[in-house]
Amino acid sequence: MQTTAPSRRERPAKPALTRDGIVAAAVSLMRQEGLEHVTMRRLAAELDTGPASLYVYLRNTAELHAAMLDELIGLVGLALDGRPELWPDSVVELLWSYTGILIEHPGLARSALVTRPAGPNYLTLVEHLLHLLHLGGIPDAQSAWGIDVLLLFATSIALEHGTRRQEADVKEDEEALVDALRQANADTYPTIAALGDALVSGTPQARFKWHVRVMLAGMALTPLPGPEARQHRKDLS
Amino acid sequence: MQTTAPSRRERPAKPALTRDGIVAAAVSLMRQEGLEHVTMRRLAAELDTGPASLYVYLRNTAELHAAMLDELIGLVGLALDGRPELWPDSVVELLWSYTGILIEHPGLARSALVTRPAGPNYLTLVEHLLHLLHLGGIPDAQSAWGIDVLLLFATSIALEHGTRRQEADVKEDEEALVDALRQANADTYPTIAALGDALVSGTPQARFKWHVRVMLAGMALTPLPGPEARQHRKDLS
DNA sequence: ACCTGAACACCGTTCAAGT
DNA sequence: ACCTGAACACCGTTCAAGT
Repeated sequence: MQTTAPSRRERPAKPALTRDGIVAAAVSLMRQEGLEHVTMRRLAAELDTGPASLYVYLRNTAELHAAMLDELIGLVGLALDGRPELWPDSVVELLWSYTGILIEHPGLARSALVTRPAGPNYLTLVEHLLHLLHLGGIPDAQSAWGIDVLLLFATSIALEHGTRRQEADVKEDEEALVDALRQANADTYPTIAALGDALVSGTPQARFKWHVRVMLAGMALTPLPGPEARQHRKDLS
Repeated sequence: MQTTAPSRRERPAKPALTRDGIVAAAVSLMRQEGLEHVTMRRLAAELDTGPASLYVYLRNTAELHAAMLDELIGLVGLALDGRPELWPDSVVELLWSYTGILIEHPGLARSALVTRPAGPNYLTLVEHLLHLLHLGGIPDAQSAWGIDVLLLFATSIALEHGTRRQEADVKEDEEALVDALRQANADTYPTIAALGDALVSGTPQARFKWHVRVMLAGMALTPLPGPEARQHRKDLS
């Protein structure tokens, strides 16, 4: 009888820890149970180790989330549409699919707001967007500043929209605002009262599309301030 | 010797709990130690009681944060400038001071993104903004949809900017992105490489101001979609 | 080197029991 | 009614000690 390490066969061979393996396990756990269950402790348990082991590969939870997000971005289709004249629609589409990923995982949207993503897949997305703006004839300098709002908008819409959907109290919450707006005393809040339902009309998608078009239209025709305001961030406060 | 409840004099008379008192104590604790220390447990300890007591007045932490934010908004100066022709500057100023509050307390910005503020002071702010847009000749329907992006932008800039400032790893983080952008291989990311430093130029204020003007310009000239897209949110998905 | 058990210092929320 | 002690079910991160 051979005695070659039978203990190693009792379980389905615990794979060696690697950064990629950890991130993949995290994404898979998130798919099954939601990001709120992807804690360092839980993830470690899933990988059959203690929480401290993860810190060999990841500095903290923020770094884990950033890595997870970049992996998800890699899955979104970034194919450019063949018809350059439809560039505004392509921008809307690209941002909407990015938002879609984040809406499914609002916790990652929160991370993306706080820690700027800088993974390879995120850079590819930025590259595509800039390319589209360039096609659209938006001056390069204005694109450079404008890309920020577009991505910030996509991220925060996802955070807002996504977090709400999963919370139970949301309906009450939403209704509280709608009620507050409707009941707004016409003396105290005349403009709000005058606008009424217009403030809350429209589907999320219709609003999203309009908002992106607003930004594109504004970007195209708003020149940057003088060079003294354009100095590098580090030179000023 | 009188025996009128001497035990009540040993401490500086514990005040009765009220919702307003709790919120005021929370704001004061936040001023002293930052929002991250305003936990239900810690706040209860400050008020000389157990955590369960707070749940008599507040449903959860989200409700506490919303109440704290509305209190802070009440402190910002919302005086309208006398010169209506300067309305775009007034909008920038109003949003910038709102952002300022949130930058000091990024945790509240996060709450405001997730739970729409609906307090009286927030409504006053919205009223002022709508009034300015009306003065500026922006069609009412477009203001009604546009106000959302303006406030969302102000909130998310604060969240982004504020959270970063207080984190220690931020410099590395920021540099990681800047480096990633600069080192971006010109073959893989030609447009990013071509724009280079323009992507990260400018002070936060200069960028903020430009971004707001972009939105105002876009809002003024982008008509809403047809009425079928404007139905009330509840009627669709 | 690489890995990890155990500890440190906390959380939000609920509920049964008190006054 | 209003209030609360104690419990439930967790966290992220560090560090000394192991292999």
